[in-house]
Amino acid sequence: MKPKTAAAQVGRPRGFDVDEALDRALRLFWRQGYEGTSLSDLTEELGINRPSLYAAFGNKESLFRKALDKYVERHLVLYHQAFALPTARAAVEHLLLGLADAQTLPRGPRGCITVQGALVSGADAVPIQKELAARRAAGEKALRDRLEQGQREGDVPAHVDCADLARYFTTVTQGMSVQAATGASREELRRVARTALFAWPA
Amino acid sequence: MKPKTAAAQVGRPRGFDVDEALDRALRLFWRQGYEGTSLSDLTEELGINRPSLYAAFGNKESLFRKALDKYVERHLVLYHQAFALPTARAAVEHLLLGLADAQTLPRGPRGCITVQGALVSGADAVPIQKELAARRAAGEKALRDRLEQGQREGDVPAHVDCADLARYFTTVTQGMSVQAATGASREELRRVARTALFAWPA
DNA sequence: CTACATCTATACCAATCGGTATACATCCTC
DNA sequence: GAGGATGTATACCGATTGGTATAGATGTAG
Repeated sequence: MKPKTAAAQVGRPRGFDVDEALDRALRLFWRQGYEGTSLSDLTEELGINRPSLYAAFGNKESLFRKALDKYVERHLVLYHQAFALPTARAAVEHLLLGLADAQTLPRGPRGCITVQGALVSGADAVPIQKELAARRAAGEKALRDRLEQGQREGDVPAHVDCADLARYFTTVTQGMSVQAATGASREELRRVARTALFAWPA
Repeated sequence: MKPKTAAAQVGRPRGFDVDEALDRALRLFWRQGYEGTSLSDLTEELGINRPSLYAAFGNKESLFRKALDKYVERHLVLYHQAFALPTARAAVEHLLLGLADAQTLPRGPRGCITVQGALVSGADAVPIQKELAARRAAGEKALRDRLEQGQREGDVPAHVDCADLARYFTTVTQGMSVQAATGASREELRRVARTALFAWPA
């Protein structure tokens, strides 16, 4: 077995780091949304020209999806950390505070790209719009599963509707994304998260 | 003083209802966002052609602002209703449930246009983006004022930070707007609102 | 009916959109 | 070094963007 990528050893080597370029694309889409980011924006920000971009990532939509994958993959760590905590309540607390931090990174765009990316759009971006909606729904579903686990384990009251509770906390995190875009600070977002936790069922 | 518009009685009369056209524009911007709505979308939806649109409303940005004004004006009714209730708690409950309804109108776009319109954007739409952020902030400020009134009147505990509480409930309503875009039903949004109210300070 | 003011319709504008053909540069294999 | 594979750079593509000039249609005022 060859050391790294066995193929692609023939021909002129790529003049840029694909992973770093994808990171830059992610941040641009995150900050300006899918429709608000043009190919010219991208090539300028990535420091490469159009044909290189298309050869490496396919078209704009495909590039966005790759960047989104990277974003989601990073957030999975937080979700796994949170859901591994002993109680559902602790999981939600960890998740909300962690998201407050993630949405106010010092040198990162504000909010969550699944909200900012394309909440609504013209006809062209409908596939992206739906993709993001599906990702948001997946996050809500994962939280619901963890709440139901807590219910089975007895740390969530039996009378609670876990779908409703998951939707509530998901709504708060999504609202935090809007607040981040409006300019709310990390500490303000964390206070929102803590206030939201007061609604935890008795 | 002349009865109504003294001018504009000379020349060919306008062939469309300005107010109805503005309504249609509002719904389109609401559904597709500012950047996602093109002039061709608008002229097709309004049933008028470009020069008529420009003569009546100015450019795209100006049209959006006029539509936004109309939207906000309508929502003021709900805010006034809510804030006139005897307690701050009742005001918030009325507001949240009212917004749940407003964001799931049977034949209307989902969510709130101040969130869907342009949460993020490319460089062109930055003025609109800021305008919408300012409107959201204004709504939060109005709620904060009502909470502080409640505090003075004794129905909100003295230890409560009204700015924090207003930010929390505003965050919930904004999250509801994202949920509406994701496909949440009116009843689901109302349950979110009621769950959020459990965080009301003791 | 004439004169004039306003609105409407078509056709157009430069700029930008996402995407690509073509030519050239740069690397590895032999 | 020669051959071939790959990446990069420029320049371009048709379509669409927001916005407008121009000419014709339709009304009121006199």
